[in-house]
Amino acid sequence: MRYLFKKHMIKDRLQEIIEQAVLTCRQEGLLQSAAMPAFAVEAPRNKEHGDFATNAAMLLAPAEKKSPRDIARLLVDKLTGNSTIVERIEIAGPGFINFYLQHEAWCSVLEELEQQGERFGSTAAGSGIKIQVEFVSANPTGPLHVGHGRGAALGDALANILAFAGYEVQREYYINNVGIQMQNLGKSVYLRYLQLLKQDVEFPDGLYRGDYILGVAKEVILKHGERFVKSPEPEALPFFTDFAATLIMSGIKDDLAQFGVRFDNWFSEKTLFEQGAVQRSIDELKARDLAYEHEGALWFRTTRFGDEKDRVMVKEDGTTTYFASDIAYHREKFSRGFARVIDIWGADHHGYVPRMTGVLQALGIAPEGFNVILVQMVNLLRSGVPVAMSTRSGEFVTLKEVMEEVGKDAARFIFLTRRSDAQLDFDLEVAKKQSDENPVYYVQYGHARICSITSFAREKNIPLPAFHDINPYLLSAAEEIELIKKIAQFPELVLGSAQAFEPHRISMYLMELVGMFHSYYSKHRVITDDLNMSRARLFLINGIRRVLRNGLTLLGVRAPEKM
RNA sequence: GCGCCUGUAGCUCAGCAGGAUAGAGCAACGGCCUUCUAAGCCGUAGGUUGGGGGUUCGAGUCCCUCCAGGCGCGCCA
Repeated sequence: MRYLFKKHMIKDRLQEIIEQAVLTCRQEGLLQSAAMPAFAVEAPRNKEHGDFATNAAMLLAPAEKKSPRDIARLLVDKLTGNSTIVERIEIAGPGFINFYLQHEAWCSVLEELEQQGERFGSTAAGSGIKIQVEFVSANPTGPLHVGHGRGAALGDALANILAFAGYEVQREYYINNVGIQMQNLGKSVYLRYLQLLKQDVEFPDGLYRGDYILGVAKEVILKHGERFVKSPEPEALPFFTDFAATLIMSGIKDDLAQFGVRFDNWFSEKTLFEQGAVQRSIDELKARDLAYEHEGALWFRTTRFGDEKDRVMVKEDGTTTYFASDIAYHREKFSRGFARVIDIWGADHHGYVPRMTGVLQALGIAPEGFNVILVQMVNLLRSGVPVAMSTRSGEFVTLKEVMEEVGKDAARFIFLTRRSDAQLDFDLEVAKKQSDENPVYYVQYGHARICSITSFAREKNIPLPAFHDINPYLLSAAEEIELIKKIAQFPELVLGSAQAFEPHRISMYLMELVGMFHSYYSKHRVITDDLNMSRARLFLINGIRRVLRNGLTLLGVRAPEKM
């Protein structure tokens, strides 16, 4: 268990040493200010600036009324000789303190990597914290499209990453199987059914016109024949609604499974009504004078909690709104004991955020516990020409079609290489045409390449060595040290990605790491006549492979052994 | 009109809760396979970070303002 934290050791130790130096200076009267500045210890972008750098002196400067460089000199005085891993310390630029580490400090990373294997990169940061990620949650009124795919990839990867960072994660899909849209769905299928059986009926506007509706209707005929032709409409509709929702939902589940997305819980909106949860929420709000009647409807005073206007929960006709269900649903979620609940929504729902945070405030839930990630639109293009998408008109490209056309891995990687709050252009032709140079293949190729070298070595009677079988000091080429440093960054990268809810950091990192590997590969031969060197390098590149594989797994992308 | 998101190389995007000389990949140009995978590597070129103010030792990053694009502002879901 202890080694779980060991990987942060270098950075954490520097942090401690610096704090200690500040305290010592203070005791000796060299520094006056009382507060410890929130200084950073980070790997500088430019490697000439050392392995780690801190801005501590610059942050102390204003309070001390001294120049940052003068303060840096004071600190460095107390820092030197205080650590075995530091080779030298320099003051640079406006007052940065740069640390240059001994080669030895990095070798321990390779040992940890071996010990942790597929757990390398994980931390215990979220240990004991229950967190829920609710995503996709598309209405079962039609198949998933690319926009849902983006949310699916994001939610799935985020859940993986959070779990890797130690959180106890539940993945949930909320099924909106109640309401007028469901009735429209049933009616759409019913009318198509009648049309297929040569009945002369109108198909009014506002219903679902997609081809998949026809497919559902055919399925009804297949399973139940013509028996509904003669039933009166009000009797037939509930059956059609239910049948369609079930069939479409199972299609959604299939698509998600094919996309590599898994859920722990499928939460049905209907159960909120069956168990009276919606009514209970409404009653509670009424009792607390947070609800009032106006023009025949029942309103929630969301304006009390920062919303721009109050919102209707029960309509004039007596039916409840989607919002009413959501109140009950989120109340229910938090009652399950999650410290944090993350909702991933399409950005077109952003107007909904203030009223939901208002609801949670009204329910006495701390706002930090509720996080909405808004996923911006996907502009689907084909050779630069927008592809129209609308569920009702039936003109859209489904997630399934995209997967079949460009592949699961490429699609996921494209979604996960961008921040979620920026719109995304997804050009089908580009994603396909560039398949040879697509970043996902660049990363996967690196992984396959390492596998190939490893099996080549095995043929030469050099099995994959263990850490204690190699001499890590042989890995002293500049590229090798850079690679080891890059590997060492992985755990904190995962943690940062988890805490910022930003899976794309993983993709970016993997591209950088694999780029360094490809470059290394063409400069240095791994398997040579020098057995010890071959072993050391073989160990190193397999460490890279391990990180690539762990990272790709978090993203839900395959790490192939051959390409 | 109000609100949210975005604006970085010709194109698609990064830039790690302000840090040092803004980076990749495509596209362009020039090189590299008789030895471990050329889906690769090396090099060249490409930028007033949408414009303008401000905050400070320091701004692509924070604040204000203007411009442009997207989305949202129903007793819809």
